[in-house]
Amino acid sequence: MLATTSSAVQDYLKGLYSIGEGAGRTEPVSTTQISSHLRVSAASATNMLKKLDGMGLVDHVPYRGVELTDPGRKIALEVLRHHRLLETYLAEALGVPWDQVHAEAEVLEHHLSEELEDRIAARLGHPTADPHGHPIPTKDLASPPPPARTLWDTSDGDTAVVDRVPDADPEALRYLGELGIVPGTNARVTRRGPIGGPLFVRFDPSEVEQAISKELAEAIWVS
Amino acid sequence: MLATTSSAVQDYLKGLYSIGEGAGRTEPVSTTQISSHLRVSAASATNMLKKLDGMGLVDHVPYRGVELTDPGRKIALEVLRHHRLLETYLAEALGVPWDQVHAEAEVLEHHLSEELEDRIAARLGHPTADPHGHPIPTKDLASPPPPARTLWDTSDGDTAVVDRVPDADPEALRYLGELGIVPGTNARVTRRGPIGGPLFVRFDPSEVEQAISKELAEAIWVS
DNA sequence: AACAATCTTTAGTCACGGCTAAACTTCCCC
DNA sequence: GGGGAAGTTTAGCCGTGACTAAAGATTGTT
Repeated sequence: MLATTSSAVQDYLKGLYSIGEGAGRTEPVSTTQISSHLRVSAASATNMLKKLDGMGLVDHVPYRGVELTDPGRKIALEVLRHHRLLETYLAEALGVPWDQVHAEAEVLEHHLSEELEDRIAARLGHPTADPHGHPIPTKDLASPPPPARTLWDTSDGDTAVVDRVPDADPEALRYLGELGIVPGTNARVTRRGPIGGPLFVRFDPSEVEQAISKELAEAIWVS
Repeated sequence: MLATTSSAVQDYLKGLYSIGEGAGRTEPVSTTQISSHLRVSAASATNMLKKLDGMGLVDHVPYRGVELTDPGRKIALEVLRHHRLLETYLAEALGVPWDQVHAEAEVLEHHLSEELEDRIAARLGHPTADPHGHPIPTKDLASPPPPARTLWDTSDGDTAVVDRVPDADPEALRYLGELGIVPGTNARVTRRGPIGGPLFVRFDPSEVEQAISKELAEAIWVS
């Protein structure tokens, strides 16, 4: 199934899942959204979406956006499973820093055999989340639970547990790492600056108040 | 350097090395040889060889064959280093059977970053040979020593140590594995059948005489 | 030395997945 | 309800690396 699809097809399906259902959305994804996510032109995206529709992997209604079909979602989840297993494996078995595992996994995910996937999962004890807190789809490729709310969506005074941090930006990850902000960290929101200003948060165990930009706060999922 | 070349280019360079210098040959490789090694048409090979010549990676003289240049050889050796490090890592760290590591490495070799290459080499203690006995090019990409002679080239009564077994054929590898024939095994050639007939060999520690076909004996290197 | 067999290259095609430029929808605002 | 901005698709192109068919070079044999 996966083996019969190209890297490009896998990237589109994974991207559609990640910015659609995977982010808790229900509406279709637009051509512009997927094209800018994958950093290709809108025309290229249209082309590929038409092709994916023909393959039965998405439903694409011209001018109206695109949604994954069941087969398309399975492939997206399998690629995501590869990606997150690899991130976890690279971090645990080879000591790759958590800000670098994403880039490595991004390439290798397309070339991991079923056999190796199974061996890696077993070696890790079948983990359920990657180093950034993102859920690893299970072998049966059921849809993992969507995230609840972002750090930005909290109210002043709230206490929350960090669930997931963004995985793709090494600089942000190094910053978070220095602050000790990893999945599982407790956070207390103290106050926020004016319009779009930074959020001030106290993270355990440190008692120091940290300023988190709106962009970053919107990319950190909490519960 | 490696990162700027496609998988196809890497496969041609690796193939040229493997069937040329790497097998102890000195003459140029012919178009037919590389095309059948890579299982592409001769016309496709001509095309690619012309392109590689233009890139300065090979010297291709029409109708006369092709040889690696220094830059081309470096790339070939880097791919080979990736391949053999991966084979070794998959076998040791993930327990992949020795008849399967080649196929996995064949794909992953093109997608291994410098960073991961270094981490894997360090984790393995900088090994000098893969599970099949093939030398792993060092980080500086110096040409490893060519093999000496094959099992077929021995005389009756000779004693030899198995150095390298062929890596690509799972069936042959499972057969050799059952017989306990791995790099380092001592072999005593007892006799051989008529014209192209099988070779009869006793391998330590077993005292049983085994029949080895000419094809297989020519693919086993000894010293 | 000429011919046939074999090897190699040239010519032309295809699928893939990008691109730009231009045309067409949709949507929002007046 | 008309017009313009934003979004989307169509048309046509490019590079990569395969392919087949046909033409050209080389080599061995007589």
